[in-house]
Amino acid sequence: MTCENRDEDMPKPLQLTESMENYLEVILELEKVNKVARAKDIAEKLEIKKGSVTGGLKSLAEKGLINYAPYNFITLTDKGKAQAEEIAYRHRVLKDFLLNILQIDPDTAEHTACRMEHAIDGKTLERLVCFVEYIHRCPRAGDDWLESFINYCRSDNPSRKNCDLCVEQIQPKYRPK
Amino acid sequence: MTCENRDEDMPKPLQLTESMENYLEVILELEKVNKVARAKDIAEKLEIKKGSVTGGLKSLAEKGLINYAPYNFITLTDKGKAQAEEIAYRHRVLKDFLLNILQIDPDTAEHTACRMEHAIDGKTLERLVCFVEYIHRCPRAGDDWLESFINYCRSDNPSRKNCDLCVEQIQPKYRPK
DNA sequence: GGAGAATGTTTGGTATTCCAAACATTATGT
DNA sequence: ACATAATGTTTGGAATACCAAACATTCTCC
Repeated sequence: MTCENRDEDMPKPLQLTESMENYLEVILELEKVNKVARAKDIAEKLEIKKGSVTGGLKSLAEKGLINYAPYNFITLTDKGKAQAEEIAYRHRVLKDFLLNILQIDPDTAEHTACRMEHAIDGKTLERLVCFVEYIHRCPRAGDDWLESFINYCRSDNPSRKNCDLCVEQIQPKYRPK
Repeated sequence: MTCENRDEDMPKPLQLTESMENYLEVILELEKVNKVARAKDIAEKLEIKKGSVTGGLKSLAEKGLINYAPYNFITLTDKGKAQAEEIAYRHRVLKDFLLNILQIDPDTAEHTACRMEHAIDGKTLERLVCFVEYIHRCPRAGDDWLESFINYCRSDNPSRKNCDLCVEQIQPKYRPK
């Protein structure tokens, strides 16, 4: 064996396209509800035609991400499930941030999370998780601070007139009971 | 004229692909530095081959976004410039959030902003702008609060032991001078 | 069991986006 | 001015990702 074969059995980094990530995500969802996924439901969820799904499934099967045989049910392999869970996690984190921190409406939050989940990297995601946690835990932030944020957003000419009251409320909050 | 022509002269919503948005963005950058953009520099910035650029430029010219004639310099039309500025704005907002709020390293922040800028919608972007502004302005947040966030991130077992000190510092900060 | 409905696949086609490499034009330096 | 370097374009080809519509299989219910 020569050095030409050196990276033959390397498990290549598995850089999935946005499309493939979306397939995995809905297959995971469908598996949770129905045990198995069906082409028709995948097509519906992805809002594409059923004819297109077959091609996508073949591609996923080639990558070892799903168990697929024509006319059979579709299930994720362990590898595919790990990937799908990863994507679903990114989705949850982003949606949580959009919904509960930025307080975007549920529909927009869902759709935006769906698009951003393919663009965010691991480092940024974990920092975002940490940031959301920090906001909820830090006595200087928290739910009332988030409520004030929305008032701040609504006011055309943002004033600080509520700051007095707001800052005074921090001390009692920090000494619970 | 029948109703069949009803949307003939509608200025269609101009939904640009990620690729087209990237072209516009670098053309704007190059224009700022060199007055005009050149295919070679576009290729370099986008990390694609120069042969691919010609196709992209033709597509942008067809959409009325750039002034383009073979072997000539490239400039943005007013329409193209407006679009490019819009994209550059999304980029700046996202990078600012990643860099100064989440405190991601500059390289990752740049690359992630580059990918996320195509996924974020206008509503979410404006809310993010507002959020960043709120953090900087609210006496309960601010730069020292962001510093504490990074300490919070670093601690393996996040404790609240710094909260006392931190909360006490809010009052003086709120009464400047 | 078999007809018809539901579901899945195949085929041929389109659009986008890129590459390599051959070719064309323009710019530069002596 | 003109050879050569630098830059830009064209061509043919590949990969992805989708559609429409014809075709195949499976399921359901009488």
